Amino acid sequence: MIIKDRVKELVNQAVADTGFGTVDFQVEKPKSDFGDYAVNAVFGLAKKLKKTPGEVARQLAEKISQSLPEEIEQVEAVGGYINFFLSRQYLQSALSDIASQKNYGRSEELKGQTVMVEYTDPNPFKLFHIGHLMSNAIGEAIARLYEAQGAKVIRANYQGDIGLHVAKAIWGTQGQLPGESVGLAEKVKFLGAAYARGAAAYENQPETKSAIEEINEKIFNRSDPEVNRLYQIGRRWSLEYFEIIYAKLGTKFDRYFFESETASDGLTIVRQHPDVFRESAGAIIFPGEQYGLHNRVFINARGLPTYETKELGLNKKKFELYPELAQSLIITGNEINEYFRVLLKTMALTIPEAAAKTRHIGHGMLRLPGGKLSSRTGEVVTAEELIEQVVGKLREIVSPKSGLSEWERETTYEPLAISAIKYSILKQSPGHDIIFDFDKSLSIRGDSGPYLQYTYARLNSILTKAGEAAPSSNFAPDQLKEESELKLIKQLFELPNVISESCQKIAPQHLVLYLFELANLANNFYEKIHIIGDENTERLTARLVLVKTTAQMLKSGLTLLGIGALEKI
RNA sequence: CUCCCCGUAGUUUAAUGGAUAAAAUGAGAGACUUCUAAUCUCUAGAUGAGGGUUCGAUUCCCCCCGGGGAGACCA
Repeated sequence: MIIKDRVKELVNQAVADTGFGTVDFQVEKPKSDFGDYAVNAVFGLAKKLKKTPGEVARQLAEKISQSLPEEIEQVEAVGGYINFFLSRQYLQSALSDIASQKNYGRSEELKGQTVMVEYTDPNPFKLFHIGHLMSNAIGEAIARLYEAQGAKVIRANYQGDIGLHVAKAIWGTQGQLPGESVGLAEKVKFLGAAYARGAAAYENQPETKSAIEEINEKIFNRSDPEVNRLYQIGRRWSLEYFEIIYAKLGTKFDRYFFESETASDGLTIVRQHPDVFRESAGAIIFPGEQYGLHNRVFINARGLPTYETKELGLNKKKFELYPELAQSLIITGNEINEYFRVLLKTMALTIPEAAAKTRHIGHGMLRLPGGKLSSRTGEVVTAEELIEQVVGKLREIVSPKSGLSEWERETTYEPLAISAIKYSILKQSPGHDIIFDFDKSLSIRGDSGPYLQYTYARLNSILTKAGEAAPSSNFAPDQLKEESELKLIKQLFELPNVISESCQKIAPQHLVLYLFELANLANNFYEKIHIIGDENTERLTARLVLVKTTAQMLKSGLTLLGIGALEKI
């Protein structure tokens, strides 16, 4: 924020005043107690001036110290670094600022931009598994980070409602579907099992393989009434079921795309570019090998478009519907990273305007210690099963002091479990795989979703029990002098930087780490300082403001991650 | 065979080329007559191997070893 620029200015001034010329450098936030801000300008300078870094740092620090602004208390040269310490007065007044701003942390950096984020992308007839959960958690967080920077975000979901996987599932039903009276979860389970049956048969039985391919053709042409019937019912069940999950996860999509509606556009693009695609063994392929990639089939020998072609159609459609798009992000599992490299190349050759603004982000896969999870073998963990597992773990660590009734407590388990799952997905960099182990991986203590929720609930509890509302202005911030209080303020102060950085780098893990540290400082403050009952009412009020502000920032940070903060747990 | 990604405490993960590599968990020791102990405090513990670039490398380059993904009619 502004203070960082101020530091930069001070250093630039000192460099000029000392006759060192100019230098490029960055203002960093050091890890430990070296200072509140640090500057590494001297390394480049030292080389140029043929002096030791320590010498240069000392001279500059001395120069800067001669006229310190009131925000800075002290400047120190250590090794090749110049470290800046913020003054207590400055921090205290910063709290007044933060407390009075309702949207502290958000910015207008991307105002006027429209960004599409495509994520989740489950396939009808198949299970909604934990991989979709990852895509959803990461995509939702990215969408919200963009919104926090002022962008308009269009949440898109691309669902594969035609294609070979659907044919496999329909074959797997053997013409039998559960009755309408059966619960939705059961129906969807049935479809998932049918898919697994079909997929296995496709691989192992040559005669079934061609039967399934025939069904695929019938789905595409809508030529067979019985296939149409099974298709319509199964598709509806899946989509209804997905809606329930999206609601639980806190996602609301603005636009749904289906493979069935992108196929014809895709086919047109392929046929219009004989220079890009060519015939090979009865199919139309893209000769990726010419570009150092690999070859891919776009139209199979039966004349049907593959996923590749539909994806071309999709990306064209996106820009037709939303010509104002400045960026189009696609979040999927990293197993199709290579596939996307090829696809983006074909886009660049056929729809270059769209290609230039499209970016694929491959997130890591959830793996079992043994290997990859596969829905083809039916060996998957569904999103619902995972949530249930975590709920079971949460039941074991309930606090008797929460003040919630049995029934209220019961209703908090599911959102709490979802927060644990989302948190553990978002706390690591998106490209990384998660080795998933029910017993170990999903933490509900320590660095975890419930930890933040617990911290938030505790802070709220103080505010409730204090009986009087904390003001957002007109309090005495100079009452806050304890180390645990000042550290907390420093952390609050950093929120806008962290949000902006997380968005720019598409790295939600920075925000997660920040929030964990914030909660840690808040708990430390909570343990060290007893707030309620303080006879010094000015101090009491100031502390309540600090508690309230911390709680608000915790909540708004969680919200940005797509995690709903629970008032009481 | 080719192309991509990844190797960090026992385990799961952090770290725009910068200081003493940061946490959690597990292990050990302590803290509730007071605002929710789902917490807090302290101790021990890591960059796969070898070269190179650099004032400085977990980060960039090369090679080796190990793991994963993709590679023609699936997504």
